[in-house]
Amino acid sequence: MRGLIPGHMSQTMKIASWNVNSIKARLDHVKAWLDSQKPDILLLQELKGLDFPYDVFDAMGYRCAAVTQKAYNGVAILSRHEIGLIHEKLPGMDHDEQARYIEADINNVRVIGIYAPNGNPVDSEKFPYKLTWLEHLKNRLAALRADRVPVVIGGDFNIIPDDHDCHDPQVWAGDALFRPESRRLYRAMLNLGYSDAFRVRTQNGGHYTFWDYQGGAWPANKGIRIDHFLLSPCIADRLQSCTIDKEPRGLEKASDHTPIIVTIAAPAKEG
DNA sequence: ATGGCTTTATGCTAAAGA
Repeated sequence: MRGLIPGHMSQTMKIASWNVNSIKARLDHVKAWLDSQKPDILLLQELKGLDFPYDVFDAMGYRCAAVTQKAYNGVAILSRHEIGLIHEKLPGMDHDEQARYIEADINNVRVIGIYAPNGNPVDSEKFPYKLTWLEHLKNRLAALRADRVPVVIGGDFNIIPDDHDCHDPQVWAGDALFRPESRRLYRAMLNLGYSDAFRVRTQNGGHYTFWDYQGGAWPANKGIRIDHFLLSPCIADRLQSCTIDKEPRGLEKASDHTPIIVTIAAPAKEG
């Protein structure tokens, strides 16, 4: 056999996602986490401001693409590989002013980072906005499937997929994150052929990515699983692991979310 | 629970989050 293709192409890709609840407030946590985990790609959500510290991450060897707005929302991609930006708005919602979507080609994989709308309270305009946004996301994922694009989509979906993905379904009944309409759209995305990477590797419940600041939710482990990675079939075949790193949630001045990490094996050699 | 924290914005309070 000829020599391996040089560089990262021949190696596992480690991709993480983290809702940091303000990149400004969490910059030291993110830097320390990058130093210890050394992901190839990190998707960030809830940047919560116009400014993005491109120079800080550049000095650490990460290229950056960020979609920001004043005070709210905001998503970014950090990558050790070149980032080929494809979209900064969710297709079909091009006039939406909220910074919730970023799509790029990285290392021959289509990488999408999302911060889906919360949707509460459900009797406000925020809930139909959430469902409309998710409907457009489903349409985008359907189009990428039709084109057989290898996709890794990660981020804060703001959806609790199943009863055992929260500490107490009765507490969350009626919440926008748990409403049947939201969960139905999540299932519809899976039914396009995408895999919930964490669920593929871990079938039992009680694994969470978010714990509320209030009410002692973290020490009581009253959490919910709302940050996800979905993988298109060819990528799912290469899935090596999907884990939740709870450690950052226990730090002082922590985000209320903690990172989720997937590792994807190199594509099979041809010939 | 009628949100008990946390963050942003230019602030002495509101809005949003999940």
